[in-house]
Amino acid sequence: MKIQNVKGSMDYLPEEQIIRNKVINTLSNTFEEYGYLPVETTTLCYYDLLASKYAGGAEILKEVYKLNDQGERNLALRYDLTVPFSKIIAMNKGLNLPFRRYEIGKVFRDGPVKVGRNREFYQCDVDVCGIEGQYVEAELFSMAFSGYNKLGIDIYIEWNNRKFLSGLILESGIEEALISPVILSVDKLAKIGEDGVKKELESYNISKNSLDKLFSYFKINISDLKSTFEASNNSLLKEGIEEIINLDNYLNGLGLNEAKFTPYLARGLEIYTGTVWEVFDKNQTVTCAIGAGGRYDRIITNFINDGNTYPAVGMSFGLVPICEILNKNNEENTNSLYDLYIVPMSLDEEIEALKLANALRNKDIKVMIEMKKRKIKKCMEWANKNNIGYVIVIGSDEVKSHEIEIKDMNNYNTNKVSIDDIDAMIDIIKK
RNA sequence: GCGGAAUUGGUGAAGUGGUUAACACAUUGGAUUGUGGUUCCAACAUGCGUGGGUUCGAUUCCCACAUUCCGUCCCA
Repeated sequence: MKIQNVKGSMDYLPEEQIIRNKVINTLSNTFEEYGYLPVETTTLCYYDLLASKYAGGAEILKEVYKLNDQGERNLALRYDLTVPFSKIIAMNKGLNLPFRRYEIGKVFRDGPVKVGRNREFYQCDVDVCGIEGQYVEAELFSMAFSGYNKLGIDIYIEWNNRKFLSGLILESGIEEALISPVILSVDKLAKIGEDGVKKELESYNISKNSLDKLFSYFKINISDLKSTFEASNNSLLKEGIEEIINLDNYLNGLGLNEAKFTPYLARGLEIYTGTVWEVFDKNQTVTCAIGAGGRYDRIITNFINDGNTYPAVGMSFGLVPICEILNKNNEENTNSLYDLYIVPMSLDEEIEALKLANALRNKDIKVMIEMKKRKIKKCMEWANKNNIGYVIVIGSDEVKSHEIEIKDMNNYNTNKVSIDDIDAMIDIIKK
């Protein structure tokens, strides 16, 4: 048996995992500042539950991992965090709406594998169920800027409205049945250009006039929306325009200038019903979207199907691209994993070293103790290799004199401190 | 999923139908017995993704499979 990972899955070793944890912590803190609470839902689900009325469509079902337990139950691994979100709302009638939750967890999809795209991966979702309108969406935009900025990533957001986009397509004279393929093509506009999109749409027999009209609409400004479509009786379009103007007012009021209205942005097919947005790295360290979100008023409603409506909106932070950016930005980052390294000279100092280490650990110093009895020279080399800032060697002399030396590994300085004076040590190490 | 390319130690890699599979970095030990990054020495793939086939002989040629990368579909 060869030892290897399953296709599309991978392990993260400490160097990487430390960054991932940092990202997860920073984002969790941000979410909680905005009133979203943590949940953890099951990865194992009944297959029927995952396959039920979810608007994710039949497409996704091809990618679901199915399995059976010993009781012959038909089970599956969750493929996103939205179905579990719907599930807990349906199962916990006592939950007060609006319900704001975030969940960072693994999901599974038996789909194509690429660099940033595995079969077992983390999603990092923040959603609220039970609030209509653009006020909460504006707050989510604020949260996105705040979260990414805390990670040291400068972002801009592209946003649009799905009612508006569908309305535009109809308004251009394209028939309703073609809305889906047109949206899919148009979503690639930034990638393949206007000519590329037109080429893709050739096979649908859409008149040149309609296409030209559609593309001219894509250049419109928010301030011209109302007047341009004044005469139209396209209710979808009108609703979309209302929502766009609404959100734009909030965004202007908040001074979020890096949120750009992008009339051709679509984001997938089945899920979204209103505002949609994508987050990008301003420095283009990675060019794909590093986060995205949107309003989906029908998924939970259809899923629960109890006659009530469950409007929902939320966004997803892309753990993989975020970590990629942080990795690239921190390439020559020499941060050490440990603040201090204590080397006991012999068996007689082992307990002393451990006591000292524990005292410092209680003050949040990360301490590593030499436990392999390596020679001092090797210990120093190891400390240098691992960028450990400070080293304390404890031998019989130190124990006898009750005084230790803290070696500063960045220069050749040493500081003498009483072995009991934890605070003095912390001053030196933390400075 | 489909199309193409790749796979040699911990890592980056060179190489060949035939006896010891270069080199570099990393790692470990030593020169240096209680103290520093340098230098020097030594060790480190009975093995070239896995399984078959051709051959006197395969890491090398052929086939299948696995994995990875690049396109494409879709998405996170």
